[in-house]
Amino acid sequence: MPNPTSSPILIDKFWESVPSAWRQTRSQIRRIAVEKFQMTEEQFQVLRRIRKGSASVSALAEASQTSRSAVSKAVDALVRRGLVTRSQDPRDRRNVPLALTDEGQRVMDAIFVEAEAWLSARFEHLSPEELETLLQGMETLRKAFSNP
Amino acid sequence: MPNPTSSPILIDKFWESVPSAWRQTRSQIRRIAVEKFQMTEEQFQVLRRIRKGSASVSALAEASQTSRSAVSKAVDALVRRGLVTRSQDPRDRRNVPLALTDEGQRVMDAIFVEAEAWLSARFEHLSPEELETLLQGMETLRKAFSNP
DNA sequence: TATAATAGTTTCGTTACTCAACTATTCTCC
DNA sequence: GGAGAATAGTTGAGTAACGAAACTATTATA
Repeated sequence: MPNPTSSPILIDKFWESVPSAWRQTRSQIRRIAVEKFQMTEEQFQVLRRIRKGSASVSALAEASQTSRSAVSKAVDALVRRGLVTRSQDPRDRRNVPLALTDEGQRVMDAIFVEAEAWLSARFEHLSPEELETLLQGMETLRKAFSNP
Repeated sequence: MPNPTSSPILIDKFWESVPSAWRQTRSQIRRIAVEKFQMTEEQFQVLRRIRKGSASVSALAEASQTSRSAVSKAVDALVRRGLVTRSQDPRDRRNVPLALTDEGQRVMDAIFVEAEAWLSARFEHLSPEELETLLQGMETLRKAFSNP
């Protein structure tokens, strides 16, 4: 059952929190990834997801809610830099399974430590209760925006 | 006091929720604002904030966590389209107070109805408890990312 | 009064996309 | 088995969304 009365407040909170949080984070990832590892934020996201197990252009696009062509280009750059490999699926040759190289793994670990440190700093002055609230809120946000 | 144990999970949830939610929303705003009102998402955000009371380039940049140059360009486009006016502050002529024109107000109302409807649709299959969780989580997110 | 700080703009460049068209493969169903 | 529909991925062209640095104009400060 819809809950119309809460929507305007909720929507306002959404506008006031999500875009700003994301802009700041992306900007920081750019600083780390671009300056230290000559990599764009989009490429970082692709690496991150491959490490988590997503292993095709379509799966990455679906997970990141972006277009296949954007992912394809990011993957291409990563392959050219030797961080990701494309292989073949003998069962369906349309599929192009992706995997991190050792170098890709190493770079990813290094970036992730820095990104995690920065995000942790955002969260470290929150109380345990607030951290719990945030955790649950983000899970609900994910649910609300996961396509059925 | 920092709470290091919860961080990796929290950070993972952040990555899985915020970027995707924001990309979907921005993409939708683009569809509405660009196709129906010939306006970019950035311009929409500027209009939205002016309507809420932010009335200078610097205030807008601060509120949106973006650069003054980006805001300046968006404002310029809105002024050229007759949706926003620049005026003068006789007390400090460096300030350029901004305001919506009647047309700007009208366009903003129209866009907002559509944007709100789309966001509401995302939220409408959540339970009242989940809506509350989400509201509190977003407030905490805002707090975590508001610069001290 | 020098100079520091602030508000805003402009220029130039890069990143982050999107859309449409394309190839290559596999599925479907008659 | 063959014609089309569907799927995976790529490519090209174009635009939106930024950011850094240099600039003007104005006001504060020492």
